[in-house]
Amino acid sequence: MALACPAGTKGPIMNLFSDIRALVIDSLAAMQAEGALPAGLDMTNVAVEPPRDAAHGDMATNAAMVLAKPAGQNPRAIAEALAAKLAADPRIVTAEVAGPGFLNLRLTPAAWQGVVAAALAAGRDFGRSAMGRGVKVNVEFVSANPTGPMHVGHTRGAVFGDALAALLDFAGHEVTREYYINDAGAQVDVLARSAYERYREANGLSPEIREGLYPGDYLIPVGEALKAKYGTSLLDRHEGDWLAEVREFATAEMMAMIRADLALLGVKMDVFSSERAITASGRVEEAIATLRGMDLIYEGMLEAPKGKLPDDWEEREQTLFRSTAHGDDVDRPVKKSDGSWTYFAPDIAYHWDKVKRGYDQLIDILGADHGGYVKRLKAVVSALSAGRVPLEVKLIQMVKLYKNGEPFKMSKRAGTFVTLRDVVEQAGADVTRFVMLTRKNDAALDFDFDKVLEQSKDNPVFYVQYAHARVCSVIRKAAEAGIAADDTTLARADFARLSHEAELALARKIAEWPRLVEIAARGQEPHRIAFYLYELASELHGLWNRGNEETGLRFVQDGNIPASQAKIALARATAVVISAGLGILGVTPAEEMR
RNA sequence: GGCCCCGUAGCUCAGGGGAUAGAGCGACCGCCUCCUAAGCGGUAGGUCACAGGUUCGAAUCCUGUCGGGGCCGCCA
Repeated sequence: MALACPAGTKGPIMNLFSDIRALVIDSLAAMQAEGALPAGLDMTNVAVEPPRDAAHGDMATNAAMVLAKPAGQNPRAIAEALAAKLAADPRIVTAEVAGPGFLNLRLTPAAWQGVVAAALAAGRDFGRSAMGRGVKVNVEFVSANPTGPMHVGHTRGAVFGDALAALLDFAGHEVTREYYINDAGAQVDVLARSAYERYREANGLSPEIREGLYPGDYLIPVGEALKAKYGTSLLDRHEGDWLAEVREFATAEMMAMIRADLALLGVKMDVFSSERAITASGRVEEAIATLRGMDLIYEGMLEAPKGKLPDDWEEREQTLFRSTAHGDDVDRPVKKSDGSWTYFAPDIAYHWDKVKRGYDQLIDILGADHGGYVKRLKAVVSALSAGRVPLEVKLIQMVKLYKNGEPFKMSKRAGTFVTLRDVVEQAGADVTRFVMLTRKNDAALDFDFDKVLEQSKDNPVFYVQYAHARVCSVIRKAAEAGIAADDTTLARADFARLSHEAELALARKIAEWPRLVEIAARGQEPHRIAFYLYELASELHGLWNRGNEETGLRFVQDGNIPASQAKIALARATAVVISAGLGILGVTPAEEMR
């Protein structure tokens, strides 16, 4: 008696691990109904996972150990009873109790062959999850100041944010990618003054790049563009006459440059929000007034920070946000001594704006140097959403550059400013993205120019792309041998022929993909995708090489079309998962390596 | 002084309550008349910084210590 529809399976996009977990939970519920287990047990910690050691089986559950104490029973006794129930399922071959109460399961080859079929049927959608269905998430990232080109640090944030957004999308969330343009602070006035000097230069005058101005060459074309637009009409005028116009012009030029940089990396934003637009519309005052209405804004004194005191510290009364009411360590000023807003004030308005746009979750991706800023941002969102919207801040740790094995200091002044464009033009977007995503966001990243530029086997991206290219090569060979190997044909292959242990091992790895997507999305950890792809590629390379010795394991079987198609289907399913995974990382799957 | 991140093999790093802790690089030994050797198999290499605590069970959670990095009103 076959199960009409095994629990947890939704159409072709299956997750065998959650299916078997559902079976375990059902079996435990049956035991409760029979009185073998007490009612009302908390099952949330019951897990079904691949065991660390493959010798233990295909899957393992900790159910008996988790439930032993609340049920007041011996874990091994629970495991024995559960094993008897599970063994009745047609997908389960053996269920053995081991160690302190683990239950090790072995599944039928048909179960694993079914995964290959499901992967081919779903294509690149295999592994898509409904986990985030109905959840609107805003991912704000990059948000580099519009005062110059993006550098390597921005690059890591851009790549991480883009991949995280893609991952959440794959896990079913409704995702918005957003860039916050800091086009209202003092830094854009500095930009305007710097551009003005380049404008003077374009008009044949010698520029005065004073201390504190931006000296970069990238402003020279901006100066020329200003000359083209304004001729000599802005020369010898007071700053007040040209500042606003030049600021707007230069900011727009910088944003065009940043958009071009992002395009180079393959990053596309859905929304650009302007700090100036928010400020000009009076929303800062509105936000502060709202907080004041909640008694979260007050006039008061801050204690001097302990330890190293700023030279010009003086205690004085100022306008403060009571962020301590929402988890911060101290209250935070929203006004400077001259009465103008601090940087924080427009950020309050901006985050309120995001809350009002109806997101269920906000994610900010910031550089690690903004670590001291996290608690106050969370406090703002907590206060202005009445605790409804969680804000997650992902801090991106430093990128440490190495060249010739030596640490490489970046300095605008010394002209050793390494831009995103430098990196991408030399290493390529694929390598840059993969390397930067093969590390979790909260660990510092060593970026070794030699290794990245070398494009050698040290680069895991090539290893993964090579696996994909090998599959493409097999399919080309099959076509030459007159074997139909299009996806439609492969989807109807005789999967029961995939009976060799080495082939089933690859199918098991493919089966982990939907589970891994959910784990990575839940933890907001795109690096897990990169590591998984590496492991999956390794399985494929291993199987490939076994084909050298055991010709029966080669994908193309001379004179045996059904066998070839089954084996090619396995290879193709692997490639489909690699392609989907690389798609999340924003890396191109290679058709061939040249 | 306070806050955040990190400390796992010689090096670079995964794993973040579960069984005998993993991978790459480097070292050593093997594998191309055979679908791309940019690949594969194997050997060697560990006090999971340290000390307490919680737990049936801790590299993983909690507290503290040490070491490295980042940050701490009037920059953004």
